[in-house]
Amino acid sequence: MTKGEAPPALQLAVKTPAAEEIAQHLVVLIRDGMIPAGTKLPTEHHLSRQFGVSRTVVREAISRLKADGLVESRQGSGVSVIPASLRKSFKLQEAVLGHQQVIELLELRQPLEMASARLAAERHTAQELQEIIDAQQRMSVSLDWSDEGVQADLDFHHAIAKATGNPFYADFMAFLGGALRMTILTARSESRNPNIKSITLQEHLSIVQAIEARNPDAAGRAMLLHLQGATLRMTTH
Amino acid sequence: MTKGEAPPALQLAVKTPAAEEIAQHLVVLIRDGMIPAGTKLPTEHHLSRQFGVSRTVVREAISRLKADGLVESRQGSGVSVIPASLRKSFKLQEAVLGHQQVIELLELRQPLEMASARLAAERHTAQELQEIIDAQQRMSVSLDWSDEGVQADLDFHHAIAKATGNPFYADFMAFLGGALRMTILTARSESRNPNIKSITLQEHLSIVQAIEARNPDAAGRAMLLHLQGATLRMTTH
DNA sequence: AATTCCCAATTTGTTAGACAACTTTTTGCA
DNA sequence: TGCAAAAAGTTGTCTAACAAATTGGGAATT
Repeated sequence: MTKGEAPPALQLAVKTPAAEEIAQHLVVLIRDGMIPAGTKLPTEHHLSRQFGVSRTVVREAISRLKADGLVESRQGSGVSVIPASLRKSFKLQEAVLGHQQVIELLELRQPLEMASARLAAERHTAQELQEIIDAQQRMSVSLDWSDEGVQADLDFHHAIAKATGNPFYADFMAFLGGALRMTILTARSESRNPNIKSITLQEHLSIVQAIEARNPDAAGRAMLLHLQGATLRMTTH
Repeated sequence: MTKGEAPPALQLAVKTPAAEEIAQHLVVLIRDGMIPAGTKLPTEHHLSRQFGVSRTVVREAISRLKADGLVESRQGSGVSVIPASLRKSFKLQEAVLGHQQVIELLELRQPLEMASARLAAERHTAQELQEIIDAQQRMSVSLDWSDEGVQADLDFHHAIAKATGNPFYADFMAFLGGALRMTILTARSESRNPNIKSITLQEHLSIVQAIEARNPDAAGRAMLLHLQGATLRMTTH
C-alpha cells in the first residue's frame, strides 16, 4: 500500500462490457412488457445507433437473449420476442438475492429436497450411498466451517439428488445450491454458535441412516427437520 | 429435378447459423468434461481457425455460453469455464424430450405441484382464486381439446402456482409447463378416449374446491391424484 | 542473487465497412 | 386488377484494424 493508488474500497462498478449491459437492458425491456411477445425488436442498425455502439456489440447482446430463449431471429426478417409460456431456460437474476427472495427460494427447495430424500431411499445404489457418506465425512472433518464446509454441505445434498437416479433432480438441486451458496456462507459467518456444526451433522446423520435403511418416510421426515432447522438458523441471526 | 430440386422430405437440417452450431459444440465439450471447469478455452483466434469461421462468429457463440453462465471472460486473459456448482441458469436441451426424460421431468414436477396446491390453499387471495376458476372455465368450454384446451390446462396449473404468492413457484411451473407442452399435446392427440376431458375436469374441480376451502391436505391429495392419473394417461397410450 | 520495474507479446473488447443470404415492400408491366 | 420482377430492408458472416487489459520475460536496481 505504499504506492499504487488505493483500490476503491468496494469495487462495485467493474466496467461491465457494453454487450452485457445492453443485453441486460433489453431483457428488462422485454420482461417489463415494453416489447411484447410476438412483436419484433428494433433492427440491429437502429439499436446500434440508439445505444451508440457498433452493430457487432448489439449482435452479441442479442446472441445472449437467443441463448436464454427470449428471442428468435430470422434472417431477412428480424428478431422477434418469444412468448413467456414457452421459454426454455430458468434463470435467476445475477443480482444478489434479497432476504425475501432467499426465503422464497428455500420454500421452493423444500418439497424437492424431501422428494429427493424419499426417492434416494428407495432407489440408491451402494456406490451412490457411499458418495453421500463421503460428503458427510468430508463435512465432519472440515476445519474451516465457512468455505470448505459449505461446499461439503452442498455436496451432501447433491449426492442425495444424484441417488434418485433422476438427472433432473441432480441438475436442479445443484443449480439451487449454487444460487444459495453465498447466502449460506454469509449466514454461517455471522453466526458464532459453535453448536451449529454438531447439530447439522446430527441432522445429516439421521437422513443418511433413513436412506440406508431404505425408509422413504423417515428420510423425508429427517430432511424436513433438517431444512426447517437450517432455515431458522439462516434467516434469523 | 427439372428446376428447383425437390426439398428434402423431412427438413431436419434447417441451415443452422454457424454461431449457434459452434455454441452447441462448445457446450458439449464443456459438459462432457473435455474442457474441465477452471481451465481456459482455446483463444478466439485459435477457435476461429479450428472451426473455419471468423472471430465474429466465435465471439457470438461464446456470448451465448456467457449468457448461460457456462464461461466467464476476462479481457487480456481468456475465457475460463465456470464450475458446475455455481452456474446460474437451469436449461433443458432444445431437442425434443425422449420418453424417459418426460417421465423424469414429471417426477420432478410432482412434489412441486403438490406443494404449490398446499400453499395456494393456505394463502390465495380472492382474485387469485378467481383466476384459477377462470382457467378451469376456459378449459371446460374449450372445444378443441388439442390446443386451446392444453393452454387452459397449463394456465390452470400456472394460476395455482401464482396463488402461492411465491414468484419462484410461478416462474418455475411456467417453465416446466412449457417444456411439457409438446408432450401433452401429442399424448392427447393420440388418445381417442372421450372420457379424458370429463375426468380431467372432475379432478381439477376437486383441487379447486380444496383450495377454496383452504384445506392444504385435501388440496395436496387432490393434486397428487390428478398428476398420477395424468401421468398414466400420458405415458401409456 | 533477489527484487522490482518496464516493455513487448497475448488476448479479449470494440469499431468500421463490406458483401452474402433471405425477406418484405414497391414498382412496373400485362 | 393481378402478378412477376426489381428494389429496399434485415440478419448472417467476413476482414482488418485499433483499444484495453493481462501476462511473461528481461533489464535495471538494490
